[in-house]
Amino acid sequence: MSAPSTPRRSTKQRDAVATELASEPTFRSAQDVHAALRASGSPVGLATVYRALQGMVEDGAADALRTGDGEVVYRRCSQGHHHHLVCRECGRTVEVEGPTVERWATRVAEQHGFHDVSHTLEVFGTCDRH
Amino acid sequence: MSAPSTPRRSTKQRDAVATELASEPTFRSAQDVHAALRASGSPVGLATVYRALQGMVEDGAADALRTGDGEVVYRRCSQGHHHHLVCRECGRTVEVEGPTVERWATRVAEQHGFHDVSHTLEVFGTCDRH
DNA sequence: CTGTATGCAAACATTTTGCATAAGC
DNA sequence: GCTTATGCAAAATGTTTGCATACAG
Repeated sequence: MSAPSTPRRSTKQRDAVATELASEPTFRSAQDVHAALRASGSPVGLATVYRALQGMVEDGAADALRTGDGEVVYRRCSQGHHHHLVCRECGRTVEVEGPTVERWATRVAEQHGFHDVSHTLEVFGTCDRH
Repeated sequence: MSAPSTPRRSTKQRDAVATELASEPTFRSAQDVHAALRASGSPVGLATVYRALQGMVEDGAADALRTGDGEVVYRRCSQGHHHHLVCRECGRTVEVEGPTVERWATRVAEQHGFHDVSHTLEVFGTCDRH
């Protein structure tokens, strides 16, 4: 179910995207990553950046989430289930775990007769540099 | 800060949108609401539906959230802070409160030096009719 | 060599906006 | 009557796709 059905092929562009994404600990849009790559002399196509990022998400190498404006932003991510604490000023992101929340979500859902429970949770705030 | 800077004017179209939204306890896209209104004989413009729904969100009369495909879906909502338990089969929605989660989010955020904390949380599952 | 990956531009879907007209108060 | 709301169509936005070519294995 989570095995890459398409065995990725390693290319200059994919590496560039992966490296660029790893270089910043914040969530960034595909367009941002594309611009950064261009700026640093890698003439990668925008569509390629989108495809590379989607591939990374499928492989669990990156996390995607949608901003309030409907942009999808990506971040290199550790494996496993976790949530994000994102600074709304600078975009700095901290990965957090919430066993409490996991349990709460499951329990509440089951009380209402729901099964196969999953959830999305993002915490926003202003970090201490602001 | 949350006072409507633009004092809404009551019109046939806004009422129609509000009524239509209230008629179903599930999240629906602006396009769905628009189609439903057309079907029931209210020739409302799509842009008007968007504007009406946005107004309702501003006034706290509706809740908006983004689907996985990047569509914004709306639902008539009770006031106050709460979360949603959404059936991924039929879209049925239950409003839930989570004091536990609120506390957890605030605490974790503060531990990392964040303030002015807010969060988004949606729980998905399959309800007992499926 | 065979088959993915890339790049470009065109296609797409959703949402927003400009402007003339209609309607609320 | 003054001002906000509506409707239409056009523009904007962010993302995806078709197809010919380049490159990895």
